[in-house]
Amino acid sequence: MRCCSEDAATGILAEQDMAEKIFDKKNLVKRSEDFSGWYQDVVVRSGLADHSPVKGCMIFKPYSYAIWELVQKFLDAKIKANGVKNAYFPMFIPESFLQKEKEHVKGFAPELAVVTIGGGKELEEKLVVRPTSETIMYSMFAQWISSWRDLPYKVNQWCNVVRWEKRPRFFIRNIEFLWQEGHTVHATNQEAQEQVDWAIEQYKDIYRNYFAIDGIDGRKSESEKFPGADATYTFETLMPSGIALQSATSHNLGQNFAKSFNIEFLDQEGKKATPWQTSWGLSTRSLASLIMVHGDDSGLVLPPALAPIQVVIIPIIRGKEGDVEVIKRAQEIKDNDLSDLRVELDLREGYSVGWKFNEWELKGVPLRIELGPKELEQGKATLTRRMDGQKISVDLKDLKAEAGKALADIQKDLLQKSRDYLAQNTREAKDYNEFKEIMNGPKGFIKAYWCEDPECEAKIKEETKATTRCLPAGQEGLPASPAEASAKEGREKEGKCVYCGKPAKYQWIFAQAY
RNA sequence: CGGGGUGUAGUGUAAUGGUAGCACGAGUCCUUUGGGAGGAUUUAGUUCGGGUUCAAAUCCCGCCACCCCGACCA
Repeated sequence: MRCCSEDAATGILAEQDMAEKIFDKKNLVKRSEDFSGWYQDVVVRSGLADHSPVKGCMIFKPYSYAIWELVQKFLDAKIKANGVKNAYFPMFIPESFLQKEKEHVKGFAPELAVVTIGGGKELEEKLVVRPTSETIMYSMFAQWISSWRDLPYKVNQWCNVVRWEKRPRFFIRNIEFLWQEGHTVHATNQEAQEQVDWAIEQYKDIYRNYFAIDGIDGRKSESEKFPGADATYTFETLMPSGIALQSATSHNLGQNFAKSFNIEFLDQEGKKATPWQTSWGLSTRSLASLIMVHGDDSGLVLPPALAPIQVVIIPIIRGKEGDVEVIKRAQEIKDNDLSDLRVELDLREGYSVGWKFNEWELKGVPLRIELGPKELEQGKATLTRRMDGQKISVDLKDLKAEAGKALADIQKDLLQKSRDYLAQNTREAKDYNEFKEIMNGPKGFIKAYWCEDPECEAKIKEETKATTRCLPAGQEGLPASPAEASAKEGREKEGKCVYCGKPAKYQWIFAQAY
């Protein structure tokens, strides 16, 4: 049975007061006061990750790796369902390979790690540690693809890549990170574009339905696109700091790499043709948005779909007769009623109940079940939602259904919360003054007309820190999602560039980016 | 990579040139356990490398790491 709304409301209030009091003891940096400090603190304190002895590298402790494994599980299924096969290519790439695509090498040269010595001997050709695998893969594609019958060719790999970033930040920017990179080769540009769109759709689905985070997808500007691509598509999410995070990308590589790497095939008419390529990726950076978007002053708040522990059962043990019964019952609940869920039963002795509550809150477990002698007498258990502290008293016989329902509700409510935040923090700037006011104030996403002159883009960045995030999908006849549909509504056919006042075709999304 | 800052026990802090201290944590034992329990007891530290000085956590130089700002970036 669900609490009536009044009780639920006071319950939430009481819970918040409690969180305030406990906060000092926890000594966690306050999210509301110092967002960046909170982020670093919560990542370490919740057991997600730690610094490594090597600057710029981070350690994914089991708790964050478990989340990544869940992301892998769900995304990998989607990738395979599309006919993409997993493979693994070497992490070392001959330096000359990167030189082959002019834009590509220009984009990645400053952040490469290079191996010059192997087996104690100076190497004849230096080896680059992959920053991304286009070049090594495509050198092989050139050998493997010769006929239209070989197309489309689709592979994906889950791996690590290295980019020598100067300013590391947990999950957001590390010199080594984990990701999946999908690479496909097609006979036509249209087919390649369909693959590019497909990838973005998968990422949107993963973010919305698993991460419970909404965002805006669209096309990158010329200056923001992937080096070597014809066009880059992105899914951009907004952090509570009002700063955007590029959360996944999908590139239409055109024929640029195919030409550089001599990938050719004979078409159905027996003529030599150059294929069209795509690449697309989602990295462990995604965990940063998961932490930032949902967390609060008490720690992490994980959505059920990606929580390594979905339910924690805390038996109230008092060192008296009756404990045995409580523990026995709690174990039964874990093994039988909730056997389909990821459940932790906290039987540790020597920790008070309050201590356990706080620890599991810090770790962001979505649902807590309290089971004590009082409840057991009445045949009930208390469920508590991490996201808002709402308590639900349920009959033990209904526990399986109620826990499942509560988790589904939490997943849904978190996404709604993210949607509301996105809607409230996507603002339209009619002129440059408005634009600057927003950037000096709440930040967030700004919709504004832009003439697509890179100079205006650069000036805006220089003066406000805001960069173009994307041209939202839907404006160029691409599939529209709810967020973009609302962006599209009320849009006049044309406008004037927010910076220079010249005619502008589209409203772009601007924001400061991580 | 440029500018600024920080670095003392596992963590947080004190000691401004003169005895390295406190709290939390961790270990052991006892009593507790419905929102971070109490007692007893044990434990551990000046980032690293140079220099100045009778004497350095403290002053100087350098390395490394971390944080903030900038450029770069998934």
